[in-house]
Amino acid sequence: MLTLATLANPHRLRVVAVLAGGRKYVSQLARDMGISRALLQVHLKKLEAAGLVSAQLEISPDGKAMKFYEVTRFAVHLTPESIAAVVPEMTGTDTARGRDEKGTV
Amino acid sequence: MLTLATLANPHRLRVVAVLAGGRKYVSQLARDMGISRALLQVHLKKLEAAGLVSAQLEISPDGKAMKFYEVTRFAVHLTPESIAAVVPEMTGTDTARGRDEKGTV
DNA sequence: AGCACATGCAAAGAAATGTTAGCAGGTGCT
DNA sequence: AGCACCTGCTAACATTTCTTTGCATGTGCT
Repeated sequence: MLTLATLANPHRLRVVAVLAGGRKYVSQLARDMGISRALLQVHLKKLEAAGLVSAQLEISPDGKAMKFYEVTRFAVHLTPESIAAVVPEMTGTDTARGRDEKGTV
Repeated sequence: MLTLATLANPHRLRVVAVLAGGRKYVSQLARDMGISRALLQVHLKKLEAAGLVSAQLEISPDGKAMKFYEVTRFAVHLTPESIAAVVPEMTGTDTARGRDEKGTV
């Protein structure tokens, strides 16, 4: 769910696409994509929560704090069977709402 | 987008999982899943629009009209690369909003 | 001090999605 | 006729998701 819901958004899909070409810090990425930094930040947070990207905070030579993001090497295979295999597991107790099947489905 | 957004929903994921076990008609499926027929119908429509399921309207021996649904044999592979390959294509003109990358990404 | 650049967060409004309730139609059986 | 099934639709409401706006922090340079 988490992985799918996260990728089911044009902005986030683009972020992944751009980061696939190399790491970038958020302000830079925002300019490249032509969207506001605030908006990008929200999406980056979701991508990170889903484990699709990761970040490192670095200090540039001139002292600026810059947060670099890069894509995770994920691979999700979606087929009726793979879904059928995972869905039953997210039925009960605490697994019903808000789950992450990343790497499985 | 369409495929991902469609699968990014617990109900629809369950529908796919259940139908992976064989075709079913909607009232039956609704009972099996424990959700209202109206709700199921909406989700089935989206799944069908995304090409993930297909339907056949059949008349039972006793004259009842029954709509059977079955899953499509789809296979979507999600990786940073596959996404990077498709995203650029949905940038311009009419492709920006509401696209379907099924079978590609 | 004032400007340019970097990050981070949250409230509020806008838009998209999901869900329910209620209606319509049809067949066959008692 | 009345009941038990089947399908299909839509208007209204509820909820979630997205986006903007505005403010906070910090650094270095002129």
